[in-house]
Amino acid sequence: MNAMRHEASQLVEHCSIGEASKRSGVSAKMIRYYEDKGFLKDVRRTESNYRYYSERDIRQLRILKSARDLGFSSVQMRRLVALWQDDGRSNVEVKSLATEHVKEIDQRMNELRQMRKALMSLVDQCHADGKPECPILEGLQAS
Amino acid sequence: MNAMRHEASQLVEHCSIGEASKRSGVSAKMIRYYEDKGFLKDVRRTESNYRYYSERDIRQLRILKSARDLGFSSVQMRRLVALWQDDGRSNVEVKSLATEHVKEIDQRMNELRQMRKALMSLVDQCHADGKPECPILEGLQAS
DNA sequence: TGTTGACCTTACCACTGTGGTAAGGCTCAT
DNA sequence: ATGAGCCTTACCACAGTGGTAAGGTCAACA
Repeated sequence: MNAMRHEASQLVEHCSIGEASKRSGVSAKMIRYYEDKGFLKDVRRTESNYRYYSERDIRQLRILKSARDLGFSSVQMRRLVALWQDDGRSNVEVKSLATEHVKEIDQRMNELRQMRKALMSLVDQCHADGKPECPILEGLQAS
Repeated sequence: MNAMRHEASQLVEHCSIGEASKRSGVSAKMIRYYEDKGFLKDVRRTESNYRYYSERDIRQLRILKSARDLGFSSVQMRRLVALWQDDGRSNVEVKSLATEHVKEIDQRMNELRQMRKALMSLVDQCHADGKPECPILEGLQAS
């Protein structure tokens, strides 16, 4: 797409929201959402009010996409982007942010394990003999 | 609470939403929400428009609470409640519903395992030596 | 040059599940 | 009769995503 060609030459490497969406894997809808929520700041506009994105913006969108795919929370995503933007960052901070999220994943997995265990213990009690009596339903009623 | 005492004698065993909340562990807010969404049908009202709940209602609320705590989806909760209400149900159906949910839990755990693995592989590449260079941020940018 | 289609813009609505608030009504005990 | 503590409805908010509608812009083609 030759979008933005009509703009001044310094915009040559910039692209429209549709292009940015294709290249980052983030839907145009979500790109606007991220902007609205402050994940993407100072998004520039053409004279005709179209958003346009630099290569760096694309990279930031890709980070947001990967982070979301990896289950980072929005708060963590903000911190992650802030670190990415900070040339003076320490990789220690990045690593600790990531490690923190690993712990959350572990916690969530433990919760799921607990659920599974409780559920299986009910399932195991059910004879599944076609009768209406059901220890699963009984168990769920227990206060 | 002596709520409902002013009502006809057949209401003696019924309680107000606040009582129902305490006895089921579901907040009054969520009890109204469940009603609104059709999980609880035909909720009765006193002359003065207060909701009131039977013992059976309380049991249903407890099922909803347990099911939610065990991670059942709203669709599954509807099915579960329908089975509970159906005196002619087969425990085979209940068990298969529960087993289905166990599979979903397993699937979710696998997703989390994948996330964890991908994240850890980035974490392991980071030296955390205090420099700005960071394989984690690099990795997140990869398309 | 004019039209057309693809793209962009904003501003809405929806969902789920949960919390909160405000304004007002009811009940009960004092 | 008054106040406390319930109850009622009707809103607002969040995250994250999808959708729609009405309208502006742009590129390409005839």
